[in-house]
Amino acid sequence: MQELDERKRKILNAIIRNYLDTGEPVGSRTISKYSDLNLSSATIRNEMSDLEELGYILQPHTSAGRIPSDKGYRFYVDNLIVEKDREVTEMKEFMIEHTERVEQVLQQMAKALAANTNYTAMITAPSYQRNKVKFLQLSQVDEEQLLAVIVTEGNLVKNKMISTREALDNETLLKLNILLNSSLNGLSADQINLATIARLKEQAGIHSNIVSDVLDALAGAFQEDEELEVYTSGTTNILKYPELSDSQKASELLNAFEEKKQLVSLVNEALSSGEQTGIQVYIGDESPIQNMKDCSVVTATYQIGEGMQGTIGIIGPKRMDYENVMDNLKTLKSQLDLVFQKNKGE
Amino acid sequence: MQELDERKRKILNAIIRNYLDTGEPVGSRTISKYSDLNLSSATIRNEMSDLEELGYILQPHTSAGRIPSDKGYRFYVDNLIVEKDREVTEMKEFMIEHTERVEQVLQQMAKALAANTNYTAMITAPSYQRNKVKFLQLSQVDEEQLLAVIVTEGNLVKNKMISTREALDNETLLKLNILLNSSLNGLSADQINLATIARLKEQAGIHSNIVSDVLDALAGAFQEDEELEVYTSGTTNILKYPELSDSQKASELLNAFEEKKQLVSLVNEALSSGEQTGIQVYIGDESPIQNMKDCSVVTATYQIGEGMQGTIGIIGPKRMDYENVMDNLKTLKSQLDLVFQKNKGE
DNA sequence: GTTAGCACTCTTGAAAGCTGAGTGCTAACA
DNA sequence: TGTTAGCACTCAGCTTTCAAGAGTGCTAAC
Repeated sequence: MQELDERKRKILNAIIRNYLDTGEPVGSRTISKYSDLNLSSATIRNEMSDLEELGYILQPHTSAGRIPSDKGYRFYVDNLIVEKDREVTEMKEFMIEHTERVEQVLQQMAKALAANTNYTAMITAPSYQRNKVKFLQLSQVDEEQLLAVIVTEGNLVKNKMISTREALDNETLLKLNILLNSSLNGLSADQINLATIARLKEQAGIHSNIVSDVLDALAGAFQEDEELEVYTSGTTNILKYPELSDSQKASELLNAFEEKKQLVSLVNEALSSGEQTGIQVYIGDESPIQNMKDCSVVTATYQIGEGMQGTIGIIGPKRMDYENVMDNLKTLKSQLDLVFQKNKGE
Repeated sequence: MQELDERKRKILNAIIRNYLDTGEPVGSRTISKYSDLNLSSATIRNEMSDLEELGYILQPHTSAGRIPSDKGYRFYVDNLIVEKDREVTEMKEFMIEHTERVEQVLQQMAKALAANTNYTAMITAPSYQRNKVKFLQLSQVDEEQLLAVIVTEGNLVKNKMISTREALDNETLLKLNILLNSSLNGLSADQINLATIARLKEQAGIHSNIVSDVLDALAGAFQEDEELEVYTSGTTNILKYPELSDSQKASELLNAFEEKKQLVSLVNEALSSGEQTGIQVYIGDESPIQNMKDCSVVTATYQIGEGMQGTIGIIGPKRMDYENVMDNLKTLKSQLDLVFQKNKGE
């Protein structure tokens, strides 16, 4: 049995769509004229009264129109949006030649997304944790400094300086390089366990302390960035929506965007949520970030084979254009998959 | 001869200090009570009338108190601030152990600065342009990809992937590495001219196209980032100051912060301005960025020997606490000098 | 079940009035 | 001649009032 009959659904749909457009409470008369139901405003009023009782819409104050409640939005997102199977288009012009520079691609993407939707876009670099090491090299930069360079499957490059007590001779360096490469190649960060490390150290002999340093550096390189690598764009777009732009809320939100750490919880939530291929919608209080209780957040997860994945998110007012946003995310997601696929070098 | 006698200076000083505190126009009566001049409000009024005529202060509207004009601020900054010779203190707690990760140090610094001052802080990575190449290495990552790693004097590391048609054998690679290192070592980006390039290519023989690629990559690496490497923090602090927080202005400013490109002109201005060791103050219209005509910007330039330098900036309302800001910048500047000095490896 | 009509409520914006802070001017004072 | 007291005047900003408009709920008729 359905809680809402056909007519109620139509009316709810009309209310929400109208509210998405205008941001103003919508009255019975508007619906009566706007929709194709051919009902008088009085009838609509009765239905609206029912819908309110059921919790789908609410009145900001007596004798104002109605606005959708969180439950209303939820119903809309789940049931009323027509899935468009839009082909991958647009945004192609934003695709970049220099796919080597991951940060730039991502920043660019975020920008395009923000511009396209008029909301705030965020996008995280693919998680390195599960990414596999493909190439590793130690070089003597000067007397007291080694440089470790690590290249992973997706052609992501990390580097780290290591201070040493004294310079190593060429031969030792070569040996270490071979050792490291042969031992670590193909492993992901969370696959490098104590056993591997012990074996590695043993083989390194008197240079085991250097191996230690390298591993530390490696762990550090993988981890340190994890926090920072969130790209945002269009943060100021929220100022365009009166319901978010009062000093108090705007400030909190913008802060959350600046302190990218806060966004990480969003990402984690998205990554851990069951349906990994799909698109996640958080309405109001559903969001894992408290500051965003007046917003809606839509996230998508993109993948680069082998469990390496990142998150794209759009943050906007609750009355965001969910259809458009979800569409955009979907196409971007597939594009990202493509880019990294191609880049993966086959 | 001085335009302002002692008493006028004192009064102007009192007006400005008061206004910095409150942000409200300040009246004659306030000054009469507040200052140690022991003059009646009427006398102050006469003096204020003079000061207004001279252009140091102005009335937002008849029968409001006076506020400082840009000229007033300028006079204040140039003449009325007492230079404190504060020793390098505070902020030390913010100094970081992992000095290898430049971005993090800078980001951290910006954060500390913003927190300390309650304004917006920006800080740029040292300019790579004049930085000298110290170490350079090509590695074969897989069949079709070379990785170029470049380390500069300040131990800043850049890397770039280069696609090749086919893999190079070890010997060739070694030769190329030696060639590149011996040719480019000690040169800064703007010292690598056509002659150098021609010579290099000649020596590379049949692999001249790879040299081309490397040089392109090198130029790219130096340049591409130039745009991005501006770190900001406390952008939302501007919302704390009513004179900047109305939707229109706030939006423009925040945009400027997000589009870090705009900030580059600020940096360039600061770098090119004559007095390189000192601190630069731009009041209102003096700022090179149009959007910031309602703000003041204070910048400092830090150096890492050999002409390599970066910029720190604070952006706030015109009524910012110049003394505190300049102080902060001064200490930070010296700290940065220290950090990079130490890191330079001697 | 649907519609028309009506009384009622409540936001919003404009207009009007009041208040307080601050000024400029004049006249008295040292 | 410089300083002060006093007074009338101005004006931003707050508060109050008022009218208009939008929307609702209810009742009665279709």
